[in-house]
Amino acid sequence: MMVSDSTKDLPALISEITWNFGARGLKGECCGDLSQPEYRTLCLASDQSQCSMQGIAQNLGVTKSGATRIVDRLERKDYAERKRSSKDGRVCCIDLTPSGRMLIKDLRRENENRIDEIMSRIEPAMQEVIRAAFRSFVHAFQKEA
Amino acid sequence: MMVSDSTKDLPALISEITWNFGARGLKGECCGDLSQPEYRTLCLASDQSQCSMQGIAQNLGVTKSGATRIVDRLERKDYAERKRSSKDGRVCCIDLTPSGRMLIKDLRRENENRIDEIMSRIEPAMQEVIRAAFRSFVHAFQKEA
DNA sequence: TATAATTGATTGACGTAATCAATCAATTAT
DNA sequence: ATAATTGATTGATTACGTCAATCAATTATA
Repeated sequence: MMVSDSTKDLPALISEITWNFGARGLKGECCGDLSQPEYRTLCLASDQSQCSMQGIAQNLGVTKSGATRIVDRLERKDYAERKRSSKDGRVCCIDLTPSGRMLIKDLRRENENRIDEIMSRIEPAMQEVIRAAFRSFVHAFQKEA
Repeated sequence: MMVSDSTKDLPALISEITWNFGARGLKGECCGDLSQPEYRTLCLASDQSQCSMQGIAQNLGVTKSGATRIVDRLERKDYAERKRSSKDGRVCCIDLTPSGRMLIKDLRRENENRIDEIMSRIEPAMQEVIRAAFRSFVHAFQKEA
């Protein structure tokens, strides 16, 4: 997609980023054999100690059944497993399996490498600017009610 | 998803952007009744005068049949139509219908408004920095062989 | 304390979307 | 003229998400 050098093309730039780092990833290899929701879920479960279905659903913005399906697939691929919460027998805690832990670690590193590689083609001063800018932007839209 | 304030979290920031402006869009309303591939295809057809199936496939990184299906859906929704190229009877040119033109214009404006709204919560100096940063970043990864 | 209401998770039926492989059709090469 | 190539489409299959209904555990209530 064409990206002009105008100053009013933020939407187009964001669209580029979204497309190239999103669902299919740069060259379709962003997530190994995971879909983006699966990747995000695995990250979430990896970052939280008690990760419920509802939590996943809310965080990803899908329905409860959507979350169930995602975890089904992760379980089928042996990257995650359901456990029953000891505090409340209704909730199930999603935990990574060892191979899930390994995968997420690898994917995160891969991702980092890819981005580092891109950043390496930018002059150091600008790199820092970019980091700050992304932080500021994400921070701003996360504040959106 | 949590975003720390560390300086090494560009991947996480990009993931945030990707997720929130991607497939499902911010609150699922990014694309009206269009999926993201449909939206992107419509933009492409709107920007080019002679837009072939292959062109769409390449630009979106899907297969030829994938492109065919996308255009099928756009045609069914009466946003685009196929025409036969006069230069080569095999290629078909995808063109917007009037209602497609209208839609894309509206969606682009909506998108702009949303982003403007987000930007408005950032101090003006930083806004310009953000624009420059996004441009630089996108430019860098588009150079990736 | 038995029973009703609530809450977390799952399932069935369905619609959308993409892929691969095979096919059709127009054009170019021999 | 006929074969090979190239652009596009179709059929079969798979993946993914939704809604509505259901199951199961926990809380509330009478």
